Amino acid sequence: MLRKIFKKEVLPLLPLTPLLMTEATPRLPQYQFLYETLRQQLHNGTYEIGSLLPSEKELQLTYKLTQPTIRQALSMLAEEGYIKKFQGKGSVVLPLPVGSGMLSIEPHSYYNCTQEPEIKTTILTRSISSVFPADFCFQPENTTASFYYIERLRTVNNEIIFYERIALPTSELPNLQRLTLENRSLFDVLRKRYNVIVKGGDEKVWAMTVPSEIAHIMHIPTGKPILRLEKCIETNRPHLTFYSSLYACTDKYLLKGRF
Amino acid sequence: MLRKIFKKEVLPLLPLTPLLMTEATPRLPQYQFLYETLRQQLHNGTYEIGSLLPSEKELQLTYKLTQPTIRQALSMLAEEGYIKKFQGKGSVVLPLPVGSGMLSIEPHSYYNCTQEPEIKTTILTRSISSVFPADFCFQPENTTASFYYIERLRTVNNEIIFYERIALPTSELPNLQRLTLENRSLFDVLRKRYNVIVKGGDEKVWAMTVPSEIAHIMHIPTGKPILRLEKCIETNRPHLTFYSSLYACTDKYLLKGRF
DNA sequence: GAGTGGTCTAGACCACGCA
DNA sequence: GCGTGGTCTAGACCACTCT
Repeated sequence: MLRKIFKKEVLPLLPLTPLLMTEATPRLPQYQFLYETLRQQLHNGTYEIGSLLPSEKELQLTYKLTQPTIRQALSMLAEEGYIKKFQGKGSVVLPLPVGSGMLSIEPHSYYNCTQEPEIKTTILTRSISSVFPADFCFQPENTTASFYYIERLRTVNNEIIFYERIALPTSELPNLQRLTLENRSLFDVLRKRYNVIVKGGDEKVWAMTVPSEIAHIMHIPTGKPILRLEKCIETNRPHLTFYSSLYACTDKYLLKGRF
Repeated sequence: MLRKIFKKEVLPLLPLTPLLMTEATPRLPQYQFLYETLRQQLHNGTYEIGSLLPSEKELQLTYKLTQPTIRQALSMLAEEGYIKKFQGKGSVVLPLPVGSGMLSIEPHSYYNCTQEPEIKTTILTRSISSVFPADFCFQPENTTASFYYIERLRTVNNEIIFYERIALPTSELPNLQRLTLENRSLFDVLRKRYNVIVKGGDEKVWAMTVPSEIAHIMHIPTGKPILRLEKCIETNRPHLTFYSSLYACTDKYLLKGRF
């Protein structure tokens, strides 16, 4: 009966992040907590771009965690392009990946990128439906479930760049309907309000001539080439997978990502 | 002086993979060896699609490795879409990700995919140059180095789908010039001959109207929408990063990937 | 309840970059 | 030679699925 005397005493680390602790919020793993903490610091500009993050050793001492736990958090940051690790040197802080979550945008190189682009989001429709959109590339296994269905436009410097439709299962996200989504990253909302983090997913992409309905919605001339991007997005919750179908006008801004 | 008596005796695991053991081939980590082994088995059809991989416990016993090591190998397989892990259940074997390395193709859903597409690769040009192609999106930091430069066409069922240009630093890949690359995945060559594995990278993508030179090379009508995909690909060797610039005709086959 | 994957500790050795 | 990240062991507890 002499097990685990140490852990609960030494580590009141967890509840630091401001969370909406609703029913059945899963316990946040330490590596994820550290990830969130560092991520926030990186967004705050706590570390200068090009400088070194505190070493794994320092982080171990600061947060009273062991190397593998630290490493897991740092790996996540490295995967997402926040830092780049160099053996024998340290973790270099990279410029913030701009844009919205998994997907970011960048002006074509021949546009002089004088300043940060201003990104706005407008919600066109929001509803709850038990019929999953038939034209989505990825289809859920459980077709009887009900879904939040969101249709939105994103503008960059007041030009329409994205038309996106998203479907999220209602079962795992109580009260999502009540939250404000205008001008907010959906991923931020999921992370901050529900502790849901995106783990990865599948995507399909192709080029096509813009269909006339879409040209009308996005205010672009018919006949233009446009990018179509379909995603199936998996999260840290086994039953929470959601779907996105995107049209992107890539005349001025291209899509950027890591793999 | 009683350290590490056990390790070298118990584990003659490493040199099983058929390797070109040239000068300075780095030692293959155990997790990577296990990854290669399982990956090969998955390609061989050793495990049925939908069935469960041996549990982590079994793998520990079979390969005499500990859980974190096993987990790292399985995570890599999961990331690449070979398996999907389920807590409390096991790792389900998924259908092989078709195609060429990081990027695979799939017929549009309205084409009935009766059989496996036949993929062929034709090398158009191969050279060594110290001038890096100026129109690549990503540019190397060290511009004085020399590069292998490969230009290739890929066909699916005898239709030209990809026109790709690749630049690889010569310094880390001795004798690459001598190897056959026709109808082989470049990633396979790198993995099998040099122990180089792709760790990840950055990519940029946009839709455009096919330029006339490209239309000519790919034998497609001018004016068609086409996909442009640029990549900067990082490997397990810190100084080995290579670059790809791809035009993809996505009329019949779309691009598929994981993130 | 048995078995599976998910998280974590404590400590070791190795390979690399830099002064 | 020192500090950094990279690999690995040995063993623990937890959360989940299945029966």
